[in-house]
Amino acid sequence: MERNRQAKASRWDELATDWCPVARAMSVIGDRWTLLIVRDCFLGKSRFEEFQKSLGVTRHILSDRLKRLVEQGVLERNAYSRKPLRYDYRLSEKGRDFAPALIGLKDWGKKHMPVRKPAAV
Amino acid sequence: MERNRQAKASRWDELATDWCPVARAMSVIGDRWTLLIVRDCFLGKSRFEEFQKSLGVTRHILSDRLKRLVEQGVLERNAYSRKPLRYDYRLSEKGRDFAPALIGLKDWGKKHMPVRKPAAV
DNA sequence: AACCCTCCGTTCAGAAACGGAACCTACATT
DNA sequence: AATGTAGGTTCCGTTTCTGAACGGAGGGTT
Repeated sequence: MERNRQAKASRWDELATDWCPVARAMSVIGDRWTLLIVRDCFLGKSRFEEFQKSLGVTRHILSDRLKRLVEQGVLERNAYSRKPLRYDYRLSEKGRDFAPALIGLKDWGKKHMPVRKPAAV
Repeated sequence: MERNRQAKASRWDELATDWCPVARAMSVIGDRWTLLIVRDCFLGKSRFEEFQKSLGVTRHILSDRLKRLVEQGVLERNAYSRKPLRYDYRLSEKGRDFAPALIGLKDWGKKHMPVRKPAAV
C-alpha cells in the first residue's frame, strides 16, 4: 500500500537530504526523463498522451514520473473532464520557478551540443 | 576494444540528436551523478578520490562518468604527476560554461527543496 | 446492442544500468 | 618485504528501464 519507492531509501532519496541544493534538485530531476516532461509543460503540453508522443518514453515510466512530479509539487494534476474522468498535468508555482534553470540548460545545449546526425546508415 | 557504450545506440544517444537543446544537454548530464561531478569541479575538486569521497558513488560508475565527461569535452584529463602516473580532471571551457545552468539549479533547489531530515529512525 | 476508438494507465519478461566489494598496477614509504 | 596511496577494472547480484501487450471506463457509430 505504501510507496515502496519510499520504503527503502535508495541513492535517490539520499540526495533529497543532501547539504547541497544542486543535489537536492537532482533528487527530483536527476534522470533522463523528468526534466523533459517539465520542458514539455513549459511548451504547453499537459496530457499523458502528449508527453508520451513527444518523448517516446514508455508509458510505465511516464506514469511514474508524473506521479513523482505531482508528489514533489512540481506539477498539479486536475481533472479537465468529468464525464470520462481525465486528468492533465500543469506546472505549479514550484514548477514555473524552474524556468531559469531550464533556460540555462537550453543555452548550454544550444551552444555546446550541436545537433549531429546519427551516423549514416 | 571500441567503446561498447557507443556500439548500440541506447536511449541516451538518441537524446544527443534531439531537436531540443535541453534534451541534448540531458544526454550528457541526465543521470544522478554526472552533474554532481561537474558541481564538485566548480568547487575545486579534481581528483578521482575526491569525487569518490564527496559523492559516495561507486568507483565503477565514477570511472565511467569521468570518461564520458572527457569524451564530451566537459572535463579535461591531464597528468599532474609523471612518476607515479596520475591524472586529474578539470573543467574545460565547455564545462565552465555550465555555470549559469548550475546556478539556476542551485537557486531552485535552495528555494524549493528545503532540507528535511530523513524520517526519524 | 455490438463493435471499435480514445485516454490513462498497469502488468510482465527480458535488457540495461547500478551498487558493493574485491582486485590490479605502479610507485613511495618504513 | 610489507604497507599505503592513487586511479582505476572486474565480478556479480539487485534495481530500474524498455517494449509490448492488456485493462477498464467511457464515447461514438452503425
